[in-house]
Amino acid sequence: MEAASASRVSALVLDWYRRNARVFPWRMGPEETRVGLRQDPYLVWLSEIMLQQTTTAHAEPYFQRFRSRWPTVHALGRASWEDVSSAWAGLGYYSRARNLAACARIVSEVGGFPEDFHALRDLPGIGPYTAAAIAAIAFGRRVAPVDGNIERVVSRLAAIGGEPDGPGLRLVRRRVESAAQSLFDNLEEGAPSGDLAQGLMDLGARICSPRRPACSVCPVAAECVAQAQGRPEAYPVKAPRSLRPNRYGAAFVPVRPDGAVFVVRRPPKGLLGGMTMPLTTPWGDAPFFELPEGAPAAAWRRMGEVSHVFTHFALSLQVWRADVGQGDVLVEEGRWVPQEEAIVMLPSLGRKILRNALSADASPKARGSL
DNA sequence: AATGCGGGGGT
DNA sequence: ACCCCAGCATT
Repeated sequence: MEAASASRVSALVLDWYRRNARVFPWRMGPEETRVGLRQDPYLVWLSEIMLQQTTTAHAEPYFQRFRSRWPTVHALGRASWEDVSSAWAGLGYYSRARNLAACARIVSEVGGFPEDFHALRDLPGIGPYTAAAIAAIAFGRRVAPVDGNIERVVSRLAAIGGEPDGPGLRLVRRRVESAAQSLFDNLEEGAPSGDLAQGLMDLGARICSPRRPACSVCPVAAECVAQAQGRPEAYPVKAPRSLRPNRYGAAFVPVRPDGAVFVVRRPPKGLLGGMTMPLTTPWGDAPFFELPEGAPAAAWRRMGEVSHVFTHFALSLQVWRADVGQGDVLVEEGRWVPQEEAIVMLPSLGRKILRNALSADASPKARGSL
């Protein structure tokens, strides 16, 4: 983007943001940044990790709980994986929780967050976007954090990637990043970099939306090439999406007379890595109806079926329950947990399984076919 | 450069 | 049914 245009856009977005900023618990308002205040890097980091591919509404209650339970990076650095994974359960992308804990330990050890983009980028769970966001918002560095919002805003402003038979996605992405960076390079002297970043994100979230952008009320519509073309929704260009296959499996929920349920810890990497879950079979490509091989010896009753959609496949699980004796041992690795504790520490799929297994009316009728 | 990785809400 | 969301790590 040309310097003159970039300079106008930066100023307009900043002005718009000062009157229209969204309010979030992790954010410092524009009236505060105006007098030179900056948000706590720990809270910026914590929120940015939670917000990776996650809506603000979904992340917000998690952020509040983490902040009150672990007010500093040092407190979080001392937390057990048991506690962190339980607090993260339901938020998804659980490698984030593992990296969060690892990053907190490192940062606590060295005494605080580095202020440099590259040093931030080298920490676990912090990629180019998050490093730039922390550098800009917490430390005032003039580096562009190109998230989905800013990619959309900038690609429309400069009409990058719209031409049919144009450059590949890789090059398009580089052009978008370059244009975004030019907005920060041409930001007025002394203006808060973090406010420009958050202003561009708010603009993308509230005005420059994916489907029906509200160009009539957009503060930078006059600078927007896509708007001039009359087809803002044509940007940004997206890679074609692959289809989502169905997979099938079974889950086993042993229940003790005292009401405790049996759960296991999943392997540290991969799907739901490191999370507590009910026992399940591996999943396969075809549905089945009988009790699968590998179920621990017990009097299993088939309850219902739960469905869950992951990023790259859809899963449906038959749920089996067995009411076992108080002293029975099922498999070596695993433990008994009271139902009400289990339900909060499990990821969403685990909660669905548990709810189904424990539902009062799960009975013969729930044994329907697939 | 492609793939794996959650979950929920909007349309 | 499809889209998208303050993306990152691994291959």
